[in-house]
Amino acid sequence: MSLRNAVMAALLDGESSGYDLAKAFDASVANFWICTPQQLYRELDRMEADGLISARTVEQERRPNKRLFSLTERGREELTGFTSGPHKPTAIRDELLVAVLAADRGDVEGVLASIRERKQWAEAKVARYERLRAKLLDGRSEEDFLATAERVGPYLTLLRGLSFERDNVRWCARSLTVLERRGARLDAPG
Amino acid sequence: MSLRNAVMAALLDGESSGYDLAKAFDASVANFWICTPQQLYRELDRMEADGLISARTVEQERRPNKRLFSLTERGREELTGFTSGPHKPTAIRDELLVAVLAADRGDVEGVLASIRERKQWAEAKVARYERLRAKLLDGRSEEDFLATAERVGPYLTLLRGLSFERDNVRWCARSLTVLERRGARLDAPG
DNA sequence: CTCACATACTCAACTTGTTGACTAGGTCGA
DNA sequence: TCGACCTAGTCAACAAGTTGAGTATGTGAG
Repeated sequence: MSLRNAVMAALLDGESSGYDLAKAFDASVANFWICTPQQLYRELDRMEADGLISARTVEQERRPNKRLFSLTERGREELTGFTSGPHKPTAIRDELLVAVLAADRGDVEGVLASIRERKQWAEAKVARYERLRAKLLDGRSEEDFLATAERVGPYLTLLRGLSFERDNVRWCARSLTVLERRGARLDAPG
Repeated sequence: MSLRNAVMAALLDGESSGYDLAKAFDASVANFWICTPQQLYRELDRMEADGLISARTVEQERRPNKRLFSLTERGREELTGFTSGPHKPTAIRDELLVAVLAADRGDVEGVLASIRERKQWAEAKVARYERLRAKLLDGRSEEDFLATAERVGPYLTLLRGLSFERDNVRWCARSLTVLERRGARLDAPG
């Protein structure tokens, strides 16, 4: 049920269409919760049926109509209830790690290529999160921001996404070193 | 389909029963892929039907019979094919982060309690991974291990799990500081 | 003038993952 | 000898997540 809660958390910033939510998810919530647009639309329908959000249709010229969703009082209550916990711990669930686990008995070169690709991807993510962070801080020091901002939740979750990707970069680099050195030794043993 | 591949990777160590796999998953693969026993048994049945693994039933006295699964040649090929990639990147998917995102408009005390609990949980995980690491190294230095071990995949994935949980601990500590300080200020503003 | 891309969705089918209950004997401590 | 936990699973139902296609219009680049 956490997609529901993630959507409600995203709607704390104000009303939004499904389409915009999908993009917003991509830009901020995606640090820690990803979903496809289809999943979103389906969930939004259910949430409306459950009275957690309400929709108003906005007619547009030269564009398809859109439905703007906003949190209802019930939605706010549900969300507060959710924040009270408890929350199950999670683990990383990553195909690449499965591949690395099996690398010694698989296609080592292929795994190396995948790690290199992932490293680049993670570096791009880090850069992106850094930009988002700068945007949130908006010139203020972190200390200043934390003291004055209305909400710190989005900042804290951004930090988690940031350090996760930094960690990915470090681990990729380390694994590359280990697997490359090993490959070299296996090619020319002794 | 990654559960399949995770199972095959686990079977690289030799044949195992569903029950033992469930425990092994809990002990090592769980760093990066979790699943319930039910999911495992279902997947094992399908994999057998698909010819990726073969089973032999072992009759036991004083214990229920068990079925030992081992990789077939086809399974090995599939796994090697999988290691060649590509592998989709993942994001953290964590309820606690959803709660932190909404913390400012929710039950801050509840969120703080959840973070404290998570921190302890992550610290326990770190301790456990450290023990697993010491066991893998078995007295050797890391350098020595990486040079001589038959497989390094399990070690590299363990490192990833370890640094993930360390990162969790750090982030929890940081978030607690921020949210507690903030709570104190809101209680006694000015 | 065409082609790709953006807006703003809907529908359907499928695969994965979760939850809870059930079977049935064995072991171990208080 | 009672209750809790271990071994080694099975079955069913449901919730969540993925994939691919389809609809309809508008804008901007080459």
